[in-house]
Amino acid sequence: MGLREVKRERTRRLIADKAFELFNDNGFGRTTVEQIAAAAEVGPSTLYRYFPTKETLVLEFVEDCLGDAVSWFREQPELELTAGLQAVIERVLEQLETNPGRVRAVFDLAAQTASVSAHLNELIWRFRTDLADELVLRLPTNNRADNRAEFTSALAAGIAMNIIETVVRVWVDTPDTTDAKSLARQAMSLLRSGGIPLPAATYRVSDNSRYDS
Amino acid sequence: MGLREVKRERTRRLIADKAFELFNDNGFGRTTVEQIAAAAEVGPSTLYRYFPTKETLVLEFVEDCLGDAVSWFREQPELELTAGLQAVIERVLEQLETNPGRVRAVFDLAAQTASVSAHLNELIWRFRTDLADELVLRLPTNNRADNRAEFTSALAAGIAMNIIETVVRVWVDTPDTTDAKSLARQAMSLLRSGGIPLPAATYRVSDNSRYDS
DNA sequence: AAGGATTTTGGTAGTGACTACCATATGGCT
DNA sequence: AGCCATATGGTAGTCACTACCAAAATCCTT
Repeated sequence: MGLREVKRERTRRLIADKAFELFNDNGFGRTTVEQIAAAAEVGPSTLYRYFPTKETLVLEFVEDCLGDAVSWFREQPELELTAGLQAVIERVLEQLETNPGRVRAVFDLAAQTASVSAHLNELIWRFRTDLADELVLRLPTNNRADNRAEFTSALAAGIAMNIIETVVRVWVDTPDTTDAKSLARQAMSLLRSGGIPLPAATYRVSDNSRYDS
Repeated sequence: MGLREVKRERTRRLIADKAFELFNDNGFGRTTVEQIAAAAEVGPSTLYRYFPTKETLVLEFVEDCLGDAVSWFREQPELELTAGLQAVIERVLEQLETNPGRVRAVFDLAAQTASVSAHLNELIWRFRTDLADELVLRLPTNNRADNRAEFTSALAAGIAMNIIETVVRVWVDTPDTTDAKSLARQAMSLLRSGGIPLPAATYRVSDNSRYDS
């Protein structure tokens, strides 16, 4: 690795760190990118070359955690489905736990800034579709022409993402008393044992109380 | 209702319709709010009074569908949990089906414009938290001091939202051959019968023959 | 119908995120 | 040293969005 890439990583990290400082001190909305650029002692153009939007300054770490887990999963094609899903969930949680403070800050900013929340949800959605794309390859190809496999994969990926999200939201609120992975396993057990109320598949909703508007 | 409110509704709808026209013709990114305001023959200030962001021009219909379903659910406190979840899911789908073209257009725009996708995901997330808040009131209050009820509610609401989202994404792709509600019931059956691979709570490898279809 | 109170509107003047572009500076290589 | 590729900083501009104000439209009372 040459000097060039070293400097690139250094400035990238410098910018992100200064941004977090300013966001935490003054709030996301009351911090301008020019202030961040000035604090990191780079020009605004340079900042935009590293971080195309203001939100990516906040969310890059989470994005990397999710992306790493997906590409790791891609490299384990022999992994059985249920074990694979658990492994992905736990891998994401492990990655996030490498920097609890930043995760906490991200969720704090998301809670108070709509655009950050929106981009966070966007990341989560991308993770889910990527995971679903990978899952569908591991389902037995059905001989019928319908897209049952994609449907099943989407639901399964959604449940996995749902577990991650729910666990993380608990974890960021009580980081000291919560073990993310064991909480995730509780969620899995609850799901498998029927401890979560699922929508009823059998119709006959109470006396057909009309839904019209 | 006075003349004032009539005119208000008329201009609101006029603006939204003109916006959809322009978005579909020229794309979201290549349409400015001033163009929309000019097409609807109002000033830009007026447009911003009705729609605080450009994205709300696109997403208001979906937001209303989700919001209506939640407030309807809130008014049915006697509804049993599993039946209630099904009812909420089906109510959202019914609402969306009142305007399939617009739903399709929304998802098309979301697919090609990141900011629209982000705001859509934000709406979905709000729906899920609102639903979870309502579910927790219907769970038996546990005698323990932990937050098991909130945890369970979050997971259940996430699964419901997941079903809706997955069904809608299939439905908008093939609106003619898909019946949203029956597809949702298929999803519920799959979930209840173990047809969806769930993450394993233990690392024990299980048979995957159940996932054949 | 006439008046004033209230709401709605359109315009002005901004701020700030983000883009396209170009000249300059810097690290990598022969 | 000298050439090439890349990184940087600055300029000028677009556009979403805000704060604010004066004028128009609607309403409500007498």
